[in-house]
Amino acid sequence: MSTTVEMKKEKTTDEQNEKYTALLETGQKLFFKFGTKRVSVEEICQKADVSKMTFYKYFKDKNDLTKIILQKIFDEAMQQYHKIMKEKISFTEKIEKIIKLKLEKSNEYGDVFLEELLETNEELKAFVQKKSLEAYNLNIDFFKKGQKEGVIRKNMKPEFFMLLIEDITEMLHNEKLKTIIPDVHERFEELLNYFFYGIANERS
Amino acid sequence: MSTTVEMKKEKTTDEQNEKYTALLETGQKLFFKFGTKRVSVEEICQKADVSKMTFYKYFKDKNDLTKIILQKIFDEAMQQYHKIMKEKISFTEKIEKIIKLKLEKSNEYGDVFLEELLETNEELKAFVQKKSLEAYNLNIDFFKKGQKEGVIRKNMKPEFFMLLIEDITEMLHNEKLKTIIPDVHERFEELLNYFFYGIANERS
DNA sequence: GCCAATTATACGATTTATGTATAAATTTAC
DNA sequence: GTAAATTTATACATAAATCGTATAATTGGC
Repeated sequence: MSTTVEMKKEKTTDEQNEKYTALLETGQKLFFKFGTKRVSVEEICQKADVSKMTFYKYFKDKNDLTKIILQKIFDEAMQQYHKIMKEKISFTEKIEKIIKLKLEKSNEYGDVFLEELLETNEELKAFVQKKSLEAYNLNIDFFKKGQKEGVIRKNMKPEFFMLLIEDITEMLHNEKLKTIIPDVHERFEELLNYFFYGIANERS
Repeated sequence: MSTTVEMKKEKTTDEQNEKYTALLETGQKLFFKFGTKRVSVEEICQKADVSKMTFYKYFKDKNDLTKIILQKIFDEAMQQYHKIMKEKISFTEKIEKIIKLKLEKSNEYGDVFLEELLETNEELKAFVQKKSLEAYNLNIDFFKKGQKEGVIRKNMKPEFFMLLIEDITEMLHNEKLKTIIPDVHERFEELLNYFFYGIANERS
């Protein structure tokens, strides 16, 4: 029997290391702003106030750092997603929150990061696609649950639903709409209203 | 006598050339987004759908393009400035418009462009500083005119006035203020009101 | 076909980025 | 304080990107 319990104190993982997190954070900041291609390891080190040697101690190379950042992003998003799903609110409110989450994220990351990622590295490309698929399937499940609960009409295709969510997300940043409804929140409410009920007058 | 009038049709200057403007525009777009350092001549050419050779036909090098873009920016701003000054509106309205102009510009350009410019090339640095000084002096003149017209109090220093305008510009993007007054326009009105009249109650 | 403008390609030269080795400096624990 | 561990500074060989130009091929208008 293995009663020889190893009572080592919690291994000081990289995550708790000051230099490590500095590199991760400045790396993320720069990548979001400029994309990975345009940022060098040395620049990250300089701005993180960490020497290049320590960088290569914690990360195999720039690619490795990128992957870790990506993983972190996806993990956080997933966590927030599941948190919303567990909340005791109506399905409609969940959709609202999830779209809001999506919007937050897409603002936070800037487009540059994910865009450029797909046209550079094959490994990362695969990684992102895998994760995107996971998210996609999650949303499909969500959609089906909505149908089961009777909030979404049965004759609607999941793919169409997904497309609509994408569209709403983009519409919020549409320049023409911005001039029509300048305030972000109001714009969002209008779009959401349209998304749920279309243009028809209130149903009796 | 020189009645041999040369009736050449208006020389097709570079400005009217399709390729030239394509390079200028995509160059500007990329520079604003990433700064000059992070953008290569080849990238500009690719995205402008122009060959590298044609680039070097119109521009000596990347620096040359940058200078031309900068010149264009300053010229446009100056033009708009003088246009406002000529308008038959009150001095107060002029200040309002000029601050608005300043804000528009600083949004348009993104910070990256001008920032990185100052830490790379000496020639461009000098250029920007020269132009900035011109703009500064223009604003000082404007300020003095305001004092003469009795809109700005006499005991105020021009440097302080300039600093305040800078501050207002920055405040508009202040994150905390954004949560207090989310709407841009409303935020602007509040700041402008504060700028002109302080926090005091209406004067009788 | 001719002309002008543009492009594709290739190239050497230069600059920048990468990843590692080494020794010095700093921090941490004892 | 001192020893050990961590981090840094520096230098370096290598690889990759960028630059600016030369040349020949291509395009589009007349």
